[in-house]
This record gives sequence, structure tokens and C-alpha cells, in this order.
Amino acid sequence: MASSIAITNRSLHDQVASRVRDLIIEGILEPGSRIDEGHLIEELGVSRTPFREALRTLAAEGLVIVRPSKGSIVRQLTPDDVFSMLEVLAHLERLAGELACERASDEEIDELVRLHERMMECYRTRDRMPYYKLNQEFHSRLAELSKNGTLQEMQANIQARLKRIRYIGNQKPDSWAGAVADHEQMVRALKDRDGQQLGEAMASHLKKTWERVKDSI
Amino acid sequence: MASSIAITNRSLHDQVASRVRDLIIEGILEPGSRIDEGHLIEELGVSRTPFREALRTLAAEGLVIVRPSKGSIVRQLTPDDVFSMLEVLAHLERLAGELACERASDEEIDELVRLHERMMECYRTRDRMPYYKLNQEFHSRLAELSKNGTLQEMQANIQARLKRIRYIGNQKPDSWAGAVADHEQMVRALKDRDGQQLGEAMASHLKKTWERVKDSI
DNA sequence: TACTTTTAGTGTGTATACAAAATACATGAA
DNA sequence: TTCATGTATTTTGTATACACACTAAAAGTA
Repeated sequence: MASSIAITNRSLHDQVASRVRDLIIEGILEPGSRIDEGHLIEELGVSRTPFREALRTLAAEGLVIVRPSKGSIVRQLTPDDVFSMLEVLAHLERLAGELACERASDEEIDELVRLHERMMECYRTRDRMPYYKLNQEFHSRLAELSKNGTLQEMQANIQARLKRIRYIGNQKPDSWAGAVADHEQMVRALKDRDGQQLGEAMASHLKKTWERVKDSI
Repeated sequence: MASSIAITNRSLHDQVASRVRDLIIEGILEPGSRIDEGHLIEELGVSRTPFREALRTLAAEGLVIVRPSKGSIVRQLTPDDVFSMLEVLAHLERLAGELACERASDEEIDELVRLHERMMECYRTRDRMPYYKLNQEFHSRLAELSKNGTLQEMQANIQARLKRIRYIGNQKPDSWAGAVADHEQMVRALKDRDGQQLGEAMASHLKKTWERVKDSI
């Protein structure tokens, strides 16, 4: 019920922003390619006003680049961009981990542990897609447990920008076991409320992400 | 010359966004107050389309909140908001400091030292406003020296959100000497390329900011 | 009096029309 | 052929008009 209210409550430009965001993440709108306003508004069945407002939002989020009088393009991430994002993300998640160890309740940690166990189940059965989704949720939830709204927001923003890259990097199966080992370490640290160790696990986790991803940018 | 090109190159909604941003920072548009579209577009001499696009940008930046069908309001920061921003900012600037120590050239550090000396001159002559501006620049420049674009962007975003609060906190003269001492320590650490010490100085600097500011939110 | 319900009025959301800029193309000169 | 210049077409930027949703005040009912 609440969700139907939320949907009708959302203005058209918000809905358009979400849909275009998805098109970018799924790679249907390719990085570096021009965003054809006329074509897309027809596709989406909206007029230019809400579409352009959505574009401004996406530009502020760093997903598209608006070049005045020259149209908008899907932001193409350079290896440097991705490296800098992962560097910041690692540092933010380190902080998130430390704060979560201080501030999260036992129930909240339990819940996260259960989420982790569901991930492990997916790993055992090699269900890549559900694992991928649970993983995203794990990191978001951990950021929530930091009880720091700004941290959550910044983390979500970087995650959104990286989503497409992660999606591609995920095709490579090699280091899945390594990622799982990192997560095991995280959960152990979380149970012990050892912020230091949790932070280190998260940072090392993102270093591996870089190794996995860097050649496919 | 370059700047005049930049100005003409900027689309109207960008200009509007800048102007409204200034109105918010200067407190002419008060936090929590409704943004009267009709009134402001007349004031600024633009039509609703670019104005609303600007509003979407500012919303994505976290300066205004758009409530569907209910108009936009200037975001009102709670003490929790400000604390969470400073907590993240401290952590980001710590990283910036560490990276700057690794990656900045001697010339770049020299330049920053000179900027610092100009600040000290303003402190001696008690020129609060120029000091304030140089201080902003000091922190931005330091973020640049991290050679991490994402870090710069995130730092700039938080700085923008806090600008108004900082502006108010700046009225209180008491802890100016303390801030200056922090900056002395930063510059020393930077000269020695001691990332650890620089990071700690920046973090402690922001803790003091919180102490100064927390009662005036 | 208190509580709905109605109804004007204001302000927001979206569509469209027009203006301005940029791109693509064709024509002609070197 | 190549380059320049002018024109046509496309695309973007801005203004405005209309429709709809919310707000609040007035009228009606218990």
C-alpha cells in the first residue's frame, strides 16, 4: 500500500530519472553515446520538460554530462575515474564499518549476519545474480548501520556510478571465492565489533574489486 | 577572457542554480522556508523552465527539497545532519591529506604553503572575511592535491552544504586561534609529507568546527 | 460549537510552441 | 581535390499556456 502511494506520489521527472538511470546501468544507453532527446521521450512517452529535468538530476548525480547547446552524453568512466571512486568508496566503507561496530544494535548485526548467510547460500549454489543483488544490499545495509545519513548518501551515489562497471566485472568468475572470503572476515569482525578489522576487510575487498575490474574499463 | 567564454557558455539554468545557491548560502532564502517559484523567477528575470531545472540540480546537491505538488523548500539542516556531514568530511579530508603527501609535487606544496602564509597575514590583521575565503580555498586546494577527482567532488559537495552553517559559526570569534594552530600543524605535516599527522590535524580541525558550530544550528 | 463538505484560488506539473544555436550538407573557388 | 562559405536541417534552450493538485476559507450540517 505504502509503495503504491509512493509511486503515485513520485513526480514524472523522478520516474523518468529512474528509468534513464536503469537504461544507463544496463548499458542500453552506452557510455560516451549521445542521449537523443527526441527519440527517448517518444520511447518513454513523456514530453521534453520532465525529461530534461530528469537529465539535470542525473547530471548532478554524475551519470550524464550536459554540454550546453550540444546535447547530453552518458558519462564515460576512465580507469582513473573508477580508481578514484573505489579509493573514496573504500575509505567511506572503512568509516562505515568502524561506526557500525560502535553504533549498531545486536539485532541489526544479527540481521546483517542473516543476509550474509543468504549470500553464502547463493554462492554455494552458484546463483550469481541473486548473490550480486544481496551483495549490493549488504553494503547498503552496513552503511545504514553507521547511523550517518551523509555517509549513506555518498556511498549510494558512488555505488550508483559504479553499478555498470560492477555489472561487467561480475561476468569474470575468477575471484568470487576471494570476495566471499572477504565477506566472511567482515561478518566475523562485525560480530566481534572489531571496527579496525572490519574497516580493513572492506578496504581490501574494494582493492580486489579494482583488480577484477580495471582491465574491462 | 576564458571566464567570459565560460559565462556565455553556461546555460541559463546553470546560472540560475548558482544564483539560487548563493541566495541560500547567504541566508536570504531561509532554511525551511518555501521557495516561491513565481516570485523568484520574476526577481531573477527568467522563466519557469530553466528555474525548475536549476531546482532539480540543487535538490540533487542536497540544498533544497522538492516535495511533489507541494513546492520546494530550502533544506533545513538538523544538528544530526551537520554532525554527520562533518564526520564524513573529516574522514575525507584525512584521506585527502594522506594522498596529497604521497602525490603532490614540491611546487604544489610550496604554493599551498604560500596560501597558508597569506591566511596568517589576514589572521594577524584580523581580516576575518578574506581569511574565511582563503580558508575555503586552502581546503579545496588540498583536496585537489590528492589527485582524486571523486574525493574533490564529494568534498566540494559537503562544503557547499555546510557553507551557510560555517558562515554563521564564523561570527563567533573565540576559537580562531585554535583553528590557526591546526593550520600551522597541517602545513608542517605537509612540508614533512607526514600523511598520518596531516590527516590527524585535519580531523581535529573539523572536530573543533563542530564544537564551534553545534549550538547555532 | 465543532466538524464536514464545498468551492474558490493559488501554485505546481506537463505539454507544446517558438527562438536560437549547432551540425550537416552542398556549392563554388583555389 | 581540398578548403571555405553559405544554406538547410536538426537539435537544443526558453517561454508560455493549460490542466491538475493542493490549500484554505466559507458554507452547510450535526
